[in-house]
Amino acid sequence: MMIDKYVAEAGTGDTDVIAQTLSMLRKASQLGRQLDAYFSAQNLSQLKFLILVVIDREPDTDHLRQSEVNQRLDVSKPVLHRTVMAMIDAGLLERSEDLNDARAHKLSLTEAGKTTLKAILPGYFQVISDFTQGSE
Amino acid sequence: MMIDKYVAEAGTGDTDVIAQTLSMLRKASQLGRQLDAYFSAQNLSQLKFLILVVIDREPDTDHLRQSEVNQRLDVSKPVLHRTVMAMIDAGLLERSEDLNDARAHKLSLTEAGKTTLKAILPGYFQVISDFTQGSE
DNA sequence: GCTATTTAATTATCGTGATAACCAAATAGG
DNA sequence: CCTATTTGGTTATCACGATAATTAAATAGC
Repeated sequence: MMIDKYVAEAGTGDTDVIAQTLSMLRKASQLGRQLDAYFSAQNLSQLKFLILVVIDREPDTDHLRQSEVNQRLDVSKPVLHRTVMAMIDAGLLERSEDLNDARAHKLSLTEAGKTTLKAILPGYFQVISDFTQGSE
Repeated sequence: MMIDKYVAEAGTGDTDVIAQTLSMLRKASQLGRQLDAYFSAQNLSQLKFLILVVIDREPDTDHLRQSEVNQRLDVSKPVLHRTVMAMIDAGLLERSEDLNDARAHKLSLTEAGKTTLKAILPGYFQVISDFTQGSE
């Protein structure tokens, strides 16, 4: 984009840094779109993928409460709620009661969720790897 | 995020590149949010800002057709349409007839649009510059 | 010159992010 | 203990991105 042309006029001094940062922003947005495309071809999204990942990676247990997922993922509570619900409907996650807190639920991956996660990981890294190759 | 832990298991070889790219994605998304916050505090958005920029930067004229803005900006036609309408309502842009093509309109910045653009640029670069400083 | 295609803009609908406001359960503090 | 606050989850609403389909004007190709 042509924003770069303004940089020279900005007079903040660090014009190179700004130009680099803008270029970084553009690259990230391109890659983000490619990842979105990859995930949506599998009926997933970046967020759904990350939800599978954080629950799966949890060291000592196979489940997390929604609020714990929330702490790990930097997404708003309503969005997480909506997405978790969709994933339960899609059979990727299941909820069970939390005996220590009647308000909470425990979220865990179903077999389908585990299978999906395993299936999606290689392509995910491939997209990233191809992207960095492509834009040398 | 903890995706990085998967990288070592991926076995694609270029684990460093992937880790760097993931880190880049995270940074870009943080910066994007800071820019969104900056713009929304001025009743703008990244897209509205870019629309002002591309029309203002046009070398030989002070206006562009919507389709020309579209070619320059990598945003869908409906989103551009909606956003342009909002900017017209907000008094930042004005439309006039295109004598060469009855379907098209010419979009140009109002005085308020020009003022807004000038006012917003320094802070924009400041946000970027602060961000790159902050995350050394 | 008339039909066929392309192009500019628009509408309708959806996906996915956010905030604000809310309920119910849990916890804290007097 | 009993009220006050915090916390987990949910609902309602909005912002802003997308695609598909539509209309009307312009252009192309017989």
